[in-house]
Amino acid sequence: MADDNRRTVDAVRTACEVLDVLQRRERVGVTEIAEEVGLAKGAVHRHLTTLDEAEYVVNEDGHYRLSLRYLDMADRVKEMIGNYDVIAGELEKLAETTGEVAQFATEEHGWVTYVYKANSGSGVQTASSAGKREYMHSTALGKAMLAEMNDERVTEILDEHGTPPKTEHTCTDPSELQASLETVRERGYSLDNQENITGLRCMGMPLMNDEPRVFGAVSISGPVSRMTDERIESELSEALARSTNVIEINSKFA
Amino acid sequence: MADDNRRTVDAVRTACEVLDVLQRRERVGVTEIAEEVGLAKGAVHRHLTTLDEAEYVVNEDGHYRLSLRYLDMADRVKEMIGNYDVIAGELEKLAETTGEVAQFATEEHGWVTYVYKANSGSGVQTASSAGKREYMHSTALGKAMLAEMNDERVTEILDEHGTPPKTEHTCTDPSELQASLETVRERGYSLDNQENITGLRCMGMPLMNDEPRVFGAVSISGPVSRMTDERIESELSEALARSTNVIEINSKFA
DNA sequence: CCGATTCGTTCTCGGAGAGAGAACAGGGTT
DNA sequence: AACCCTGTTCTCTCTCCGAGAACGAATCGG
Repeated sequence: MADDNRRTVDAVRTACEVLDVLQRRERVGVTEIAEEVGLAKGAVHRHLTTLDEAEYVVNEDGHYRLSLRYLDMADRVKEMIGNYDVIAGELEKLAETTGEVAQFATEEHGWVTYVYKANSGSGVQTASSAGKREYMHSTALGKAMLAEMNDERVTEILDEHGTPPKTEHTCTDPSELQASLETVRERGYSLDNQENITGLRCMGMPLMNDEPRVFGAVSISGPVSRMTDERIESELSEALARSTNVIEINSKFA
Repeated sequence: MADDNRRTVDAVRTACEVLDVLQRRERVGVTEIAEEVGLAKGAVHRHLTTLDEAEYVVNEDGHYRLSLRYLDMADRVKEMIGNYDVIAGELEKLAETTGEVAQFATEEHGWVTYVYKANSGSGVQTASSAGKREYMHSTALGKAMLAEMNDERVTEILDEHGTPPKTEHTCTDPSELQASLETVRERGYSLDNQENITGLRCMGMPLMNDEPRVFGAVSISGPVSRMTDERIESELSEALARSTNVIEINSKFA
């Protein structure tokens, strides 16, 4: 805390921690928050009144909760993605033709950040995982993006968040992981063999803009039984390539 | 600014202003933000680095934007509403049977805050207005909720945000407005006769929990041509009453 | 190819304001 | 009625936030 507090605003940092608590627990009191962030009750109270006046939180007879303004903010964020509708449409098509789950994600702060999920069968987005974060080393989406980043950034990410074993198949060795990215580049897609969730096999492809820089990735995932090598190498890789291509062309990113 | 800066955290307030800018403009530079909030460039930079580390904003080669984390936060907020699915389902039904637009909103910080909008015809939520805010004095939803609040709170709200004329039909006189709320209470629903948007007529009903306290309102809106007095008094008020009833029963609010 | 401009980032320093902790106020409960 | 919880306010000291200037890296135009 003493190392780089001259480069950041301490009060803002704690305000963010307060918001973090409000995300986990809904309708929390001052005392509880104060305990959780390890601050004086009075100090937390000032933070909350400030956030209340700024309309980021709401005070309901003493207890606090996140404001509904975040619904609006989420819409703004979606608009920022630019070609959100193109991506959504393409993923739905992808999910329907393959009969598997198709997803789009971006890298943020060294995490795979899910943005859109299309389930086969229904056109509706079930159990919306938008905004959820996951490790990069254990997912096809993550490895697809890592493969297109420079080595420094890759190592930076890997040792910022570590490479914990999500399942018994997770590759936890950074250098081995690093090496496997070469294969991904040659082949054009990444694979996740039950490395993040047992029973789930997943393939991912990076999305590039004209810089060229990776701005996200698309994946197809399904149970190991259906995701055979043969199917991945022909049908699925072709479908995935076609979709990423459409998205890249319509991309106004950066 | 000097009056109550002892009750709020100044640094947090400015951080919120920075976030406000990021909502209006996407991908902004430090200098531009600094000008907009009227702060030194260096100071804004510190705020942004702090928000970046807290993962609330993202730094893309110098320029900043909101993080995708807000997508997740929006989901949390929806979960907090508790009976979101019940409300959504009921509104869709309401929209379908009446052929008009049905909406649900809550009061926050003295604003009508839209949460769910159901369009007739399609089951999809078009042009999602979730989280958007509107004046209370000029909308049926707002007046429905005001009618169930105590007088002090009503006057507080009315002179906090004022009662500007949104159209030529808007009632801009606080005491006149206050008086009209009595009619709303007797009748059971509020009316907006092109007071917020010209050509749009709207009726609203408050939602009460068992305290009893108002926790939101439901509205039906459509063009003046279709929203006749006769239809409002019979068909629509009945449909609305039935829907609010269902929502109130399934309400786990407070 | 190079000077000038403009950006983001870092530095330094003084004055303001954030946080610790105690005191206050109000509601429930025993 | 005395207690024990809340949330809220107060006071004071030492920290740390913000103004402003300086730095370094890009971009642009001649």
